[in-house]
Amino acid sequence: MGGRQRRVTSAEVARAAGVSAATVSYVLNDKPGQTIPAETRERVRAAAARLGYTPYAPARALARGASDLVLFAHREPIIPPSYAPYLEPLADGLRAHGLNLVWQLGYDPSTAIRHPATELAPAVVLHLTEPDRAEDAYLRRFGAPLVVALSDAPPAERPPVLQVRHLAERGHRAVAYAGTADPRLATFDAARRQAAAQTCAELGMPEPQSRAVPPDRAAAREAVRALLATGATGICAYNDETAFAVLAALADLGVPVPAQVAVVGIDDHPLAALYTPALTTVALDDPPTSAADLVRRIVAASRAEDVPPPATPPTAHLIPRTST
Amino acid sequence: MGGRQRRVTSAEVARAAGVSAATVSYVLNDKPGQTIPAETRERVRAAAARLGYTPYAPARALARGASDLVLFAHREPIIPPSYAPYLEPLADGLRAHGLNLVWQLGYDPSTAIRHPATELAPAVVLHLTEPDRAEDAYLRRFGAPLVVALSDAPPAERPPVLQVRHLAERGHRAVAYAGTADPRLATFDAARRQAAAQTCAELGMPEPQSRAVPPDRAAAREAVRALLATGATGICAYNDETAFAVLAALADLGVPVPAQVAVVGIDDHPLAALYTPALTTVALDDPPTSAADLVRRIVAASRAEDVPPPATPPTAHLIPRTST
DNA sequence: ACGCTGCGCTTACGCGCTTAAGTAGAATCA
DNA sequence: TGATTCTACTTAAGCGCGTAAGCGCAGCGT
Repeated sequence: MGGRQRRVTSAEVARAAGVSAATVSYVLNDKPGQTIPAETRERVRAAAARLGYTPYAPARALARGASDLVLFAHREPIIPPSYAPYLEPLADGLRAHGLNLVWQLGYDPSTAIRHPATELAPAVVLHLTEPDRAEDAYLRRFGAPLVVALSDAPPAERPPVLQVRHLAERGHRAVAYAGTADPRLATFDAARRQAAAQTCAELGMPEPQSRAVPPDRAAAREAVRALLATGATGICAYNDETAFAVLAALADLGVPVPAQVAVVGIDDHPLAALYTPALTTVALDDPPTSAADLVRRIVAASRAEDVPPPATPPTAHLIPRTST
Repeated sequence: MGGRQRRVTSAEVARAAGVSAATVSYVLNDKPGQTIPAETRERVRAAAARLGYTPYAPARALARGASDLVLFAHREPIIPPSYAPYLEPLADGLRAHGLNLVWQLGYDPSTAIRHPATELAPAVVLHLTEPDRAEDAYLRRFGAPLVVALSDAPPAERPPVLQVRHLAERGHRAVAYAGTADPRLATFDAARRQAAAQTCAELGMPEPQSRAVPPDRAAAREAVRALLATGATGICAYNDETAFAVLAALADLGVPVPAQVAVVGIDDHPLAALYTPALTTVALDDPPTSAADLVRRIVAASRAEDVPPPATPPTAHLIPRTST
């Protein structure tokens, strides 16, 4: 553990292989337009391997004028578990284009702006959502194009449609909306609430009442009690985590699920099937495709090309379980 | 969105301030041992601010021979939620020492080793657990000292003690251990299982039977059924997520909790209190202290000093809820 | 025999920054 | 007054790499 290694430079590899540093660079980067016989290439590669040579990132970036880093900046210290399936395809896809995904988690734009991650010169900065003022100022400091993963009008507007339709099919005539209490998700929350309301209108159902349901058992109980007082028999939750709070509240209130009230979440959280009752939820489809689209946009940005808008948002499907 | 910025260099700042690039460097880095009057300093700083100058990381790293990056490499694409409270103090503490925390998530040592994150030259590489062979080979490629956040004998060995004692206090005379089915957690799983077994022995209870309980409802049912067949009335789970699977299985088997069987988890997962029944769990204490210790070790490593061993592991306390 | 082309390299420069080693001028001291 | 010390800077040399330009040589055509 520990102990800084002495750097092996390309000059040492060159000496070992009996060529110049330029040749080493040409060989190891497979530069097109160079005529270097296989025998020499082999010699260089062998020397590099033998000495354990790894190009020194800063020097390479300095010479090239561009790095191969993609920085995913995220305000929360952890990543929402529902994004996990997107991340591996994203990292793999970027690697296929010679880009490396790196994260900055839990950044606070207000304090971090005075101490930017100066030793990082990403080719592209990635942000999950459209940044606000302070975030934008911070993210710009990296001096790289900014790519927003989720579009302004998030695909999130479709899942509520499926939630409401599903409840209607099950015979519910009055649904309520359980929103998230997290202010950072306010825009998404509003979009989903409105999508649910619109679908109710289309189906000739009364406008859904809504309440924020915090992830706290006692507070959730009050919020859900208020929701039920409106006569709702079906509850659409902002996401599965909110739905868990709703289910906890219903259990505390002694309301049988789904006999008396039905609950639908969004996300297909890993624990959704393990909850009792198992949570009916809406899963977003086709993460690999979305990841591929994101990769495409990031690669374009890294080449200073125009960043295309996100491709058609992923579709969603409902997973019926026992909570409805 | 998009559009690569033209870099503002220190030379431009120098020209604008009417000094040389060296002076700019001295001023902006507050180099001790330089005699530069306040007036000149002001001029330089003003010019830098006006032009929006940010030092170009690779050039700085190249000149200095060291970067200010700490790379936290993690095999999973997401960070266990229970570590969230550690992360902000960690990042803040490092920043106070001029170090920047950056993550590489979901790395696969077997494939990534062929494409290391070459544009990254961290001062220190951080890994949550003691790396295995492949991981170690990969992590070494960064050419930086490696710091392991969790010690070989993880603090994880204490929580099971609390689990078993709690169950014993509640009158349970036969407990079982529900392990994780995740092979990557095998070493932790073994440590916890053994700690539980030892505590049982100390309390004069029979050795706990154990089974891996996967996060799949049907499979969990079979595993838990087997566990119950041994006559156990209390179940210690590897962590809360495993405990959720156990609770789901018990619900499916129609076994009342806690009337007939009690369950204890570890981690105080955000959803532990929202599950029905609310999950009794063991929470690790004192994350800020641990983070401070980790910061100390990382800073030492970045200075190529010897890395001190982790300080005394955090202690834990039990949070009684309704599942016991 | 002479120029020409293509091969297989090498030389040399620059990327933006830090920093050791100056240096010109003013202030201080013997 | 000349020698010395400070002040307030500047000059210049890299850090390790990529890459444009160049160069000697062999082979070819005429």
